[in-house]
Amino acid sequence: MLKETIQIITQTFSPLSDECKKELEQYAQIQSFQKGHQLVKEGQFSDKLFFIVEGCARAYYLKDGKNITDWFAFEHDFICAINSFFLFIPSPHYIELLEDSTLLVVSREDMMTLSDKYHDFERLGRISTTKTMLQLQQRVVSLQFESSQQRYLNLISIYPHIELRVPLGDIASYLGITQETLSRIRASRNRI
Amino acid sequence: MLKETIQIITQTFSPLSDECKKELEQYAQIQSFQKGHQLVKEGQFSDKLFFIVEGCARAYYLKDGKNITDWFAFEHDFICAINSFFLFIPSPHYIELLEDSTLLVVSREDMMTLSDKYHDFERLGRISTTKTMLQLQQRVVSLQFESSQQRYLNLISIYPHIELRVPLGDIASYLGITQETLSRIRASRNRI
DNA sequence: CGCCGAGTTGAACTGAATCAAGAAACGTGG
DNA sequence: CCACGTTTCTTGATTCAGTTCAACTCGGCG
Repeated sequence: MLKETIQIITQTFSPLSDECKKELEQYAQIQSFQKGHQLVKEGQFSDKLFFIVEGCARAYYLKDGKNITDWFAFEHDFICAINSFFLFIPSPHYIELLEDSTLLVVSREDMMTLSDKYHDFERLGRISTTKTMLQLQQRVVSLQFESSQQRYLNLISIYPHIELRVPLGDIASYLGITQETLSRIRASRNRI
Repeated sequence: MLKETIQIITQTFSPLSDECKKELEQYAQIQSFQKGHQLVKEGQFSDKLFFIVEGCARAYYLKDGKNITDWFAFEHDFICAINSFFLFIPSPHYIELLEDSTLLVVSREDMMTLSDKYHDFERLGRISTTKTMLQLQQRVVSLQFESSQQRYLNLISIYPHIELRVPLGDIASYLGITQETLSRIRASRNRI
């Protein structure tokens, strides 16, 4: 499973030499957890990068006691406590599993070692970061001046099955709206 | 000026070997333009990355005839037509100079050559992309559930002098609000 | 069965948009 | 250096999308 997963990663992002792949196999681990498990809690220093083999997860933070989803990850997506991982600070985010999931886990330290040693791996990092940057840029555009309905339609065009896998309230906060508003948007769509 | 600028870049992001620096000097150019000059227009394929030596610029797009700022760049920031540059598609963005400016310009092709040849340069790319990703993530959080006043305060804490250099309407659309609302926020602050 | 979390619906409220008008600042040419 | 038009900014009145608060429905499950 580890080898297959690394294969998927290299195919999706950028190829790695056999040598580099072999070394990555040494460092990476496959782990499974149940739905509801918290991979990261607020305040922790998290130095782990997760790649979803099977299942899904979300990153969220608390604002005025409310639970705000910041990021979803499904099969073949990366997820990490972005601020903690890259800035070495306590995480403002929680990361929790929305389903029983299987993950590939690598530590920042091991990634740094691989990045130093292999130009290949550095490139994989650059390319996956670039993809994430482009996704975030799209989200900014969406949050800037689209109506909540447009943002919702956007999201389900990117993740058509998200409603079957993720609670309504989590989707709502990701879109920057309340659960009630999302429920009404959905209702008005079903009427058409 | 070229050498000094490259020096600034390596100090800000990640060091480069002398050899790599020398080759970058071959490819990069310093160019100056007047305020109002459009570096990129909507629909163009833009394969240039710009680094602001002196001056400032903004990226914007048109939505329903309205002008929406997506990105500001000041001294020592990068700016490019992000979608066109990374996805090889016609740019939805314009990029215009807000002041008379001096820029360092590199083409994507030359950057690819350097990335292939120098591990150093690949790393510089990864690190600068990571910084941009983190900035965008902060902006998403800001747009998701902060009030327009909080977003404004955020912005001026990051760029204290932005109001002296950038028209109000451009700042407003960057924050996802109208010019009128921003004017009122400012007025209410001055009253306190 | 009754509880519980997730989703829905309703009514009142509010922050920000819109529309409209005017004031201030800015640049350009006489 | 002033007069002019243009762009930028402010202020007011009205409207509207989305929030808030509260009650209710539904399906699952001990």
